[in-house]
Amino acid sequence: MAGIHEVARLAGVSAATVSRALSGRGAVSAATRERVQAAATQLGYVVSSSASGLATGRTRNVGVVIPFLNRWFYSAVIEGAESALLEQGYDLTLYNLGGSADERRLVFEHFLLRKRVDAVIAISLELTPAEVERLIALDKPIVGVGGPLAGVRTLSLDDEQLGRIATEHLLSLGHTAIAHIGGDALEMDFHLPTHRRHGYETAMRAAGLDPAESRFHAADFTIPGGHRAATQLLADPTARPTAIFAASDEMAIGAILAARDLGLDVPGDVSVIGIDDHELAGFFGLTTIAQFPALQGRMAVQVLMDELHPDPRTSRSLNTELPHELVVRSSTAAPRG
Amino acid sequence: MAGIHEVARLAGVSAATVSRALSGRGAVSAATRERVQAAATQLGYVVSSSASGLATGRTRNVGVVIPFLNRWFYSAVIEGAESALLEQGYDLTLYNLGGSADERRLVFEHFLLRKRVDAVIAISLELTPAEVERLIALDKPIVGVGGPLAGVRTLSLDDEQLGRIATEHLLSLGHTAIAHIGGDALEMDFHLPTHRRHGYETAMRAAGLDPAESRFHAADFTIPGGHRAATQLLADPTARPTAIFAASDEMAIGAILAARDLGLDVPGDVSVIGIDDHELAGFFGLTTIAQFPALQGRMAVQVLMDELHPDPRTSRSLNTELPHELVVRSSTAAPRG
DNA sequence: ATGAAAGCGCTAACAT
DNA sequence: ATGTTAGCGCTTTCAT
Repeated sequence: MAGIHEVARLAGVSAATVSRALSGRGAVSAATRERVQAAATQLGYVVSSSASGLATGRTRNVGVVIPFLNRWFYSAVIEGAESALLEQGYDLTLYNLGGSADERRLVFEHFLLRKRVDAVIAISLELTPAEVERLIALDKPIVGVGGPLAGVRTLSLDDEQLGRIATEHLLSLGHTAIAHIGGDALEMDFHLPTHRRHGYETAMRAAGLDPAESRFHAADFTIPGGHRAATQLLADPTARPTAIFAASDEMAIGAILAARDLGLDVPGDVSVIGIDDHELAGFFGLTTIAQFPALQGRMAVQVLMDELHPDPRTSRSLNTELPHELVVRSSTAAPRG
Repeated sequence: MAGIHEVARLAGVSAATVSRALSGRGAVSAATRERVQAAATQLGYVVSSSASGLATGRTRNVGVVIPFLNRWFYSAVIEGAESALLEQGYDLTLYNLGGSADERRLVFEHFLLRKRVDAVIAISLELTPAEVERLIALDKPIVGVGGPLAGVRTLSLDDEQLGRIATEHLLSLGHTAIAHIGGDALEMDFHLPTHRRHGYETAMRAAGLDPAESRFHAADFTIPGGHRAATQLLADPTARPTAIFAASDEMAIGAILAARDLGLDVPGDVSVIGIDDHELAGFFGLTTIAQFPALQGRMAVQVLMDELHPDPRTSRSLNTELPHELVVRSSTAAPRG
């Protein structure tokens, strides 16, 4: 556990010069820099984050706040963010809001305030006004991914457009009896499911079709939830839709399994489309709209780095549109007959 | 961003007293403590982790090192650890080794060394000797979950026993043609799959049965991998096993889906048992051996806290056995007459 | 280009 | 029980 002074002694310079040589800040001759670097390597010296953080006010650590961890989407975003942060020399400290309300309060009133992080990435969060206030009071860069955070830079999908694209894909195949499995607006964060549903309804109406209430079913974004919802939608043979648009791939997979359980062929009897490009989408042959969560994590870090080390030449729009892509596999086809 | 001195002034005491009152270390009269706490709350004061860390050498932060993030098991362990750490006032900084070899090297040679963490939890890691050395050189408590980390406190399952229990469950139902889907020893960390396979073989031999090579198939612990392996095992009707023991639930689910694709009934034609109690196990009616990953995360934190604040009365065994539990659902039954 | 010295905000030993 | 004081290890003026 060598300190800066030992490196200085070994390199025959002062601690100040070691600091400059290693951080790249301040002028150091090439020869000195090399000697210092050699000494640091030899001693296995790594700067203490506490000492450096205290002296500079910068910690080289980013807080990532998420509503759950145990969902494919969130871990993929974190994976992308972690890897991008590592490249920039930053650590990632994780705050999971999935626990009790008490835990949640503590995160905002204590953990995020102790100057451990230089910035925070908030993923898919619906924050209370008090929480937003806390974040703003931090006076640190914040970027929101997928959430409608007022006044901070965000990355988001146009969820209404996604709903439209998915529905239009089914319409273009000739489907007219199209059902939708959406989210329970009360359960999910911010109105993402609502937006997707609006997109579905808009596309239906534009095609002269009625997005009937009976063709909608809410679920919880999981495979079992999608299975239950699809079973309801498909159970009545006289009113069976020929296609289902599910607001997430997990629900869409549940729908595929439900169809199979009912003896229906996908896509022969019923087409299914989801949103996500979940890691299992390929396995189930699921047509979907990919949303690249790992890339979202990387992009969030990029925006953050831009806030942390502003480049005056860069334009900095408040919201960045995230990419998506229709991926057609084998779960959608023209309706029979 | 109030500092300790402002709190001291408002409470009419010295900074040292504020520190004592807020940290609980050192004697402070009840009245003073209350005044200090009120002042701190009023000013929204939270101790700076850098300053406190520099002064004490303790950061109240734990590093968690994992091989991947994007798997159900790991995110569940992290979730448990995060919540337990939060309760103890600790942050969790995440190091994902899933990226490039370069990233991995950086984690051990740079990130973990900068004194940002008081301790590390290593989950399911097979470390190189050099990496272990780095960890030891940190001179900080380390606890390993599920990995064979020499010289550090670990939590582990008896994987051979798990393999035996799963196989014995199938044997007790009357199965004799039992296949096994295990891991690829080269791909997976430490010989967990090998241990489970040994347990299977031991149980088979104890029942006077031959665990034939043709009844084994390696896979990658995923649903698609299990599907492929099971398809191979079940495809030949003349040599079809009546039961499959998969070393993970995801592979077991793949096997159930493969059986369905082949027109086989589960458990009528083939019984399937896994290990994990994956979140989807209930949905698929999968019989399994539960291993409670979130609890594992919590237990790891408990062991760590015991290392950080040793209680002389506690016995401290080097390895703690993790709990498991056979959960019988509908994917296993006696073989057809 | 380099060194000396002050100070980042807190804690802990010592003194009272 | 509380205050005073000396660091913790680094960075950053300010000199030279």
